[in-house]
Amino acid sequence: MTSPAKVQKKVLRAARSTTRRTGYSSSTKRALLDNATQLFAAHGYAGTSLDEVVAAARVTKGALYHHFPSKLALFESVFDRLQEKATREIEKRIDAADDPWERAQIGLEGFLEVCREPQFRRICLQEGPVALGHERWAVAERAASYGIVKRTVDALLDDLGGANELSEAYAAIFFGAIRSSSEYVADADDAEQASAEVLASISGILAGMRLLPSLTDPHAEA
Amino acid sequence: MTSPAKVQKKVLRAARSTTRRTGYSSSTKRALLDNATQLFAAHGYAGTSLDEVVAAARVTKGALYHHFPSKLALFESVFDRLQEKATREIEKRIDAADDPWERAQIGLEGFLEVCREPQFRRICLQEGPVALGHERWAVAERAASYGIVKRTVDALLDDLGGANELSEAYAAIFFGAIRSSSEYVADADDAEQASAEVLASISGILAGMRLLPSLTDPHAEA
DNA sequence: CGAGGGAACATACCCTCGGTACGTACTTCG
DNA sequence: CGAAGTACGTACCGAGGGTATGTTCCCTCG
Repeated sequence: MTSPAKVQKKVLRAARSTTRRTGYSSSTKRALLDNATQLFAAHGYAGTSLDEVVAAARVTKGALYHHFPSKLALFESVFDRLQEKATREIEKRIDAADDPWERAQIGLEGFLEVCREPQFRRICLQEGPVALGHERWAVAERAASYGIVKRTVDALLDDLGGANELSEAYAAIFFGAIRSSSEYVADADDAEQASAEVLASISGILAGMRLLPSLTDPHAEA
Repeated sequence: MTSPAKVQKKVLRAARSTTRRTGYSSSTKRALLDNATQLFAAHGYAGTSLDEVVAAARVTKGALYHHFPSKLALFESVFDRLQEKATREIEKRIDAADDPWERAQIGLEGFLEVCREPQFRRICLQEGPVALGHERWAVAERAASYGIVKRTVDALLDDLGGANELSEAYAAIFFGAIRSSSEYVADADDAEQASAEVLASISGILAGMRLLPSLTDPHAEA
């Protein structure tokens, strides 16, 4: 019986010592998620091969496909984890204030700070919509960062009185503005200064909105 | 001589009649670009295989790789073509007006309309930054849509007097706002209404900025 | 306490797809 | 009319996502 199974046994036993299994026992999943997060953030979704991921996590594709049904599902998990963490962080800060304008200011700063984390920016804001598809991405965002922006903007419009039929549009606009701002900051040589510029600009916009006699009817301008 | 070459000849001659070559002569490149544009817009960059492209264009991979050195290069050509067309369109409209605020209004409408073309939105705004990489994408944008926004914003800030040290930040913000707005419009059930909402919102923001006593120092707010 | 059943992996293989090597027909030009 | 260049077509390779099939460990149940 020179069955390949017999031969493999030895190889297995030898390799086992260097394998992740005998170390973290069953935290394999987290190891995969952690390493995938790193690699996705560094090389993007398409630019990261599963072979790299499993190599970094010191397991094989068998392990990966035991925990995740597909590459996209792995990305989804990574995405969701980052999203949740960011949401918690921002929400915690916002809840420290009461005045809606102050909350907006704090939330803005918080969001911008989160966006400065390369992993969040790359995975949640850049790769996310393309890898997951805009549809799926929008759903996730609505429950996370975008949701926060929406609620904050609602509170602002509410404070200004008048109907808030434009609240969805305003939320979309501000979310896009912040998203784009994060790129601006990331690309800048001096991140600190760029961040301050962006903050000042959006603050300016908010200040202007506060001065508007009637937000309900913006066409009443000169 | 049962050489394979001899056998192939017949096959070739038979297949030739259904091939694109004997029809459009040498407009093969445009056929590839057109079909690639369609497919990239429909299924994204990663979701489109070159086999599909060449099949749609009724040529083979040999033809494709004769005209384009790589899949990415093909995408780049598609991207640039759409970008240039959009830039021309918007710029043409803007030049009809003189007042910077009017130009901004017109430009905004023009940009939003261009964004409503699914091909431009998908290829230039969604897939672009991921497929080309943010770096390369930013360079292209700076010469196109973003460039227009930048110049328009500069004119606005100039009109308001005061230093324009925040002009880059404002341009990034407005570009992101418009980009995000296009998604909002695309996702809406009633595109017409969504477009009007977005237009009203941004107009509101611009109107507010006009009321600001000092744009140079937005921190002077209450 | 031994059998067995499932969880947690590992291995080997398949298929799609981007890319390459090479061959072939048509044109042009000396 | 032959040689060189252009414009393709065909066959093949390797990387990478996904799958089928072991194999080992652990836990339960008789």
